[in-house]
Amino acid sequence: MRDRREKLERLRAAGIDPYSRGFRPTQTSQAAKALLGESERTEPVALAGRLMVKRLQGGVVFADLQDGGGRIQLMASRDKLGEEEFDRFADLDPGDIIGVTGPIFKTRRGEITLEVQSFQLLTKSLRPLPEKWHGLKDVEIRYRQRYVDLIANPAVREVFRARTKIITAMRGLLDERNFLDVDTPVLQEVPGGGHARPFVTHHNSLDRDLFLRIALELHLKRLLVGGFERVYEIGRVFRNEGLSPRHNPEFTLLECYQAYADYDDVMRLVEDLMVVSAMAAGRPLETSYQGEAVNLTPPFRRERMADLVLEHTGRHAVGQELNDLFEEHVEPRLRQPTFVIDYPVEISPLARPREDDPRFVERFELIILGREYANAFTELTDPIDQRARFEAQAARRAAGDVEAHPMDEDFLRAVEYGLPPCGGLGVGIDRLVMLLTDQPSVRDVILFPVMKAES
RNA sequence: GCCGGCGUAGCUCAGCUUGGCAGAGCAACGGUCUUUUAAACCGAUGGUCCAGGGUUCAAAUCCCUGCGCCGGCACCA
Repeated sequence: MRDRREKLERLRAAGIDPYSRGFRPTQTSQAAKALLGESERTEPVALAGRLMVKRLQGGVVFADLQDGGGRIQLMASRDKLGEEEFDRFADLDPGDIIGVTGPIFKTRRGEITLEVQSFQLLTKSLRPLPEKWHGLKDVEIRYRQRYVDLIANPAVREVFRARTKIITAMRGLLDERNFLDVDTPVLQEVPGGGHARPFVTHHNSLDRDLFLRIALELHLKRLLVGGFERVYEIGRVFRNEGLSPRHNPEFTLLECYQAYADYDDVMRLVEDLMVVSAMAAGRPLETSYQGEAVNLTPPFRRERMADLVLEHTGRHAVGQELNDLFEEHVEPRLRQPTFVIDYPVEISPLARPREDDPRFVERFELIILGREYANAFTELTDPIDQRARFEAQAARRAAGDVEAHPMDEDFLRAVEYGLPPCGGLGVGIDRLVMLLTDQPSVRDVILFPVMKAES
């Protein structure tokens, strides 16, 4: 660093602006490489990017330029550039951002290369890059200083490109089916729609505590009351819980609600979403995650929770006990995509009861490799029942369950105006991206994961 | 929150078992080399061994405490 600071001052003294501007690349490195085709040499092109490695060979310097799309080799020779410019090029450091102009050709070894006719230092880098051969492995630096990770490990960029493609594909499918993409409040008076502890914050001029949302559900359903028949939101939610390879306190949730649909319709929607997501990520449906084979080809298996628990434990159970048995004995063993249907009403305060057996609700979760990827139900539309459910939750809260669903009078008022029959869905985007990009930790699919204060 | 592992140069890592001058490769620095590309050659550099305390003639190494990272448990998606 000290060396580079001195170099910076030398450059300034020589009249060179180490943070210059005005250079316009004419294309990306990828496009420039494609330009060559079968010809020997192209017209000069202008490229800009970060200098990665430098190989000096006497009167010739080879270097790799990395831009948003990839890398291309540069070659600068003393003969072509002249003594002064050549020395100045050779003096560049890995990490510097430069603009270069020159024709594309192929070296003796067959590497497509830009022959530097002129170049401009755009941004001087003061910090050394991680080593070129071993790269950057220290996960603490990779997560805390993602910018370095993205420079040093181009494969990481592909994970995040895939993430965006997956989200774009999901939006595309929902848009195509006339779902309206909406924004609902992040700061809420009543953090409902899920089973989790919220973050608390404070509004100064209102002098009132507010909560960061833990789910999107209650506001989206209010919009169905308002007459939007299909809505969705892909947004950040916040849950005040521990960290793990599968948990980040803020994560991205897709929720969508469709009037006049039920959970069978939603299962088909989930299958379609999985297919377009896998395609967007460039994964075949018969794929694998961390070495374990997974077949994402619909239709997915559908099983009642009570049947699965009976099959795996030999026990007939209902209510909380059924769910506990399911989570302990069944869920880890469900490896291929499975819709687990018909959850106990006690743990589903927002879902519609089955008409043939009101101890259960029309709810499903999609389980793959023992993990939950989607949670959905036919929504409860009866305001009297909804109030009773909230009151049951309030009783649990009074008994010490801090995650029990809070009473939400405004939501009840909305449902009293009339919520159309509907199906709703929630999908944890981060975990889906983990699956489809084969990443082991949620931190590998969140650009800036939550970390403790740097020591 | 609990349990376990880890923390050494800018990066990747040895050294710790069994205490005895702080090590290697790459990067950076000086020089050589005009088509190289898994790291050319020669030379000289480079350290709060995570932090603090303790044991000892002597601590990167042994002990204690704290911080951070990773994994597991708990909580949850």
